[in-house]
Amino acid sequence: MPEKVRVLLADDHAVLRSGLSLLINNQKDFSVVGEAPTGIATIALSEELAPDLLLLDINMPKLGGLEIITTLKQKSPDMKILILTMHDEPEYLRQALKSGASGYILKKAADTELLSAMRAVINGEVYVHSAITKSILKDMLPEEVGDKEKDEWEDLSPREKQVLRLVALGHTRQEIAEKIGLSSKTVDTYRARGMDKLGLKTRASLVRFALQRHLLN
Amino acid sequence: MPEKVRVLLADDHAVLRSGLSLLINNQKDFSVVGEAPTGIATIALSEELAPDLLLLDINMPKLGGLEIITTLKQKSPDMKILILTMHDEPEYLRQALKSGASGYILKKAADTELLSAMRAVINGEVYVHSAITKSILKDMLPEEVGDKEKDEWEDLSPREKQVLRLVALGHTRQEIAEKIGLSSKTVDTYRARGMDKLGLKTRASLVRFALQRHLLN
DNA sequence: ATCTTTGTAAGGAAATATCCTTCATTTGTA
DNA sequence: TACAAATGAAGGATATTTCCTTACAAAGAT
Repeated sequence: MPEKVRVLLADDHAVLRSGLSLLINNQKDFSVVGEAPTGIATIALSEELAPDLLLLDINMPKLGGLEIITTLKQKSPDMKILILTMHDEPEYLRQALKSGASGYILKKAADTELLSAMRAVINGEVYVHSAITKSILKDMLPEEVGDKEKDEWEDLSPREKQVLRLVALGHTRQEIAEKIGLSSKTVDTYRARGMDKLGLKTRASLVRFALQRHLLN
Repeated sequence: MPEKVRVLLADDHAVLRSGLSLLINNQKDFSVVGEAPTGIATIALSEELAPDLLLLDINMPKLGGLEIITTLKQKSPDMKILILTMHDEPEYLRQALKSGASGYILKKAADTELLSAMRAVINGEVYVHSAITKSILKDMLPEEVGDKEKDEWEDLSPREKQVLRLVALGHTRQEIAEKIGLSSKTVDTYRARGMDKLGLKTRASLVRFALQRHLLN
């Protein structure tokens, strides 16, 4: 049989490490080669043991997870990193992947899920727990969130929407006037009315508003 | 046994409809109650047959898919809609979900996947094909795409990046000056230098640039 | 039948932004 | 060491935007 995948566990909870260790060593294709309780230990052991896969909890004391990933990837670029965490916030995911992690799975996941995530990552795939995928998708779903505020936008007249969108995209009143074939004074008016309806005072706050609602693009 | 889930197939390819029909009728929990080759037929049959689930291809001639979803959801709000399409572009996904679809699966998916997507949607979940989930995630991954042009941005000095980003977010030079603690004249300078390096002349083109590269947020 | 919203447009003062140039340090690099 | 790039800043003329107000016709709502 081929050599087993060498795994390093990094988590500050000893109990969890033991449990995972048992689970993983029980597989025919994995073996735990080390355990690290802190960020510093994780970096040290990664270099010492050169594991194929690191199971990393990003809530360890000292040198919190996110910055650590960058460091680890620099020192051990071939080691795959699978984040194992309680946080199902898309922002963590984003940053983790951006920093170089190859997978992101939640602690509430089932054993079998963890194992298939580990296998996926080892095979060069990017694995993301479905629960968090869903929370990313949520941005795309109707209703669910942001009702009263979405209505605010829908309360605008077509012209107001059109003009505000162009303003948010960085166009000047004159560019807009040309683009939609009206006087720039008229553009002024729509802009002012729209901003007023939305309760916004600055262009920056309008841009924030538009980005949140995916009105650009 | 409970009643079967009543399915309406909407796709302009007769062959595909036949194939799907066979596959679906072969399941113990589904039965195809109708087939529609056009958007108009889809609307008519949805009202007439009141199916539980609509399998919809968004490339049908006449009344193309996306607008049709809104109409369907208005007339038959309880009917679930699963989009079945060739297009794995995130933008289609976004619009489809926004319009009221409950799922999005690609034609290249395996039979079993289609069926589990159908079951998920019927159970009130939102199903999205993993291939397209990946292409959404791609935005979050490092490197991969956009090399030569990303370099353009990376050629900027830190200050230039910082200022241009804030400009793209709609801030005025003065807001920026305060925010980063420099004179607004200095902000002017960085803005001008940065724009010059990127070969951009207008704020709108800067915003376009930034949006494409996901520099905002 | 009246009130509100929408579309369109303008005047004019005050605030801002833009453009182009120049300059002095500091730091990195050939 | 010398040259290039980055940082920080300013002057000043001109161009634009912003703000506030006013106006009027058509459409929709009450």
